[in-house]
Amino acid sequence: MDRRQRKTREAIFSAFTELLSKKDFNQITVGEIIDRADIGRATFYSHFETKDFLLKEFCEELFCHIFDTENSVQNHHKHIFSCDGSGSVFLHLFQHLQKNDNNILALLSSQNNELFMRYFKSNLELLIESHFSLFESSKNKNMPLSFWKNHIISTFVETIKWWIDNGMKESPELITEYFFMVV
Amino acid sequence: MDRRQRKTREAIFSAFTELLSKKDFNQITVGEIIDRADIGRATFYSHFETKDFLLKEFCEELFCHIFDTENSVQNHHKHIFSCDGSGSVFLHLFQHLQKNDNNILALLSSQNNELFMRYFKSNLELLIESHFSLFESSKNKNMPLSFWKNHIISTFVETIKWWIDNGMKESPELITEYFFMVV
DNA sequence: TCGTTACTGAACATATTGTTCATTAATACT
DNA sequence: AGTATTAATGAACAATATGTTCAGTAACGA
Repeated sequence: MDRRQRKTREAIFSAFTELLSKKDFNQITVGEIIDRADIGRATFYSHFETKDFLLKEFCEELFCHIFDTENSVQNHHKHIFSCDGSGSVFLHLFQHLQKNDNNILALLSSQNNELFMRYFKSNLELLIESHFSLFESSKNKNMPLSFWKNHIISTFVETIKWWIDNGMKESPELITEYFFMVV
Repeated sequence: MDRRQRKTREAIFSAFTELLSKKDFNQITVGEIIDRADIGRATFYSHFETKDFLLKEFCEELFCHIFDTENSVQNHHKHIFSCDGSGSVFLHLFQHLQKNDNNILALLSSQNNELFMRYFKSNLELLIESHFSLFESSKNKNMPLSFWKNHIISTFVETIKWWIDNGMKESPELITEYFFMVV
């Protein structure tokens, strides 16, 4: 990839992230993005068909980053099958979120975007599906699997939202406890 | 209220409902609303400051309708304290939704709007709070009340969404069962 | 060095928003 | 029934946002 392209793309993503932390996606204009990224209007449109495509690609890169490291073999062994009894993929995700790389909290907080949520949930589903035992809970006996899956994912997302909206005062460990109390 | 005002307001609400069942709130323009409602542009703005205020008032009227009848004294006695064992406020809501008065399903389905969701959840909270016993569950002992409340409401909303997205093939009774299995 | 590719910036058509105002028509009140 | 009030109209308006076009310039890779 041409260095110029890369730089432009990064400038756009960076400007977009900053703006997302300040206001809702729908309130953000292309004009604001290119001003902040300091690029020409035509340049923006040569990279992204519309603002929605920008969000789409932004989500893809972001989740690729988060869920790939999360799902990699090392982390798999280190966190999911850890023997201290409290380790779990959920705890690890809560810990990751607390760091707030990439301003992901702004996107996850309840103000924000539906498309983003869909991406987040579908990535979460892929991640959780690789730990199939979760879906073989006794609770699963008398209800459709998709209902049960949806329930776990939604509860996880809502737990995150509650955590954020309440100032993230609790430790990731405590949040994980709360999560497992209701799931 | 002047009959002309009432008619205009109804025409706007009706056009808005039709459009909401076809596309996302953000995609709807004032132009489309006034075309479909067959009113002048200035008329629209004399009724609603912006499109967002329209949504706000629309939600208020809609939820007032649903939750008021739900929470009225008669229904209170009839459904919540019914003695057949299966009756509950949740079942009644699922039944109400199945009828799809006011195209509420389009609004609740996962495509749609955040503001709407906030209204729905906050009304739900008020309704559920009046049945305080729900919040005195044994599950509540070791976690914040607000977390528990949020969990019940979110699970209810996600159950509805799952139901809609899966074609509403299940009966309200069965959905209520699923709901109580995970809550 | 040279051919290719990306960025520029300015201009452009189009669409949407929200306002204004003089005119017309329906309504409420007595 | 007559009158004062209130609402709707539609056309025009400025302001803002979108997405496109294109010729010129600069950076890139080989």
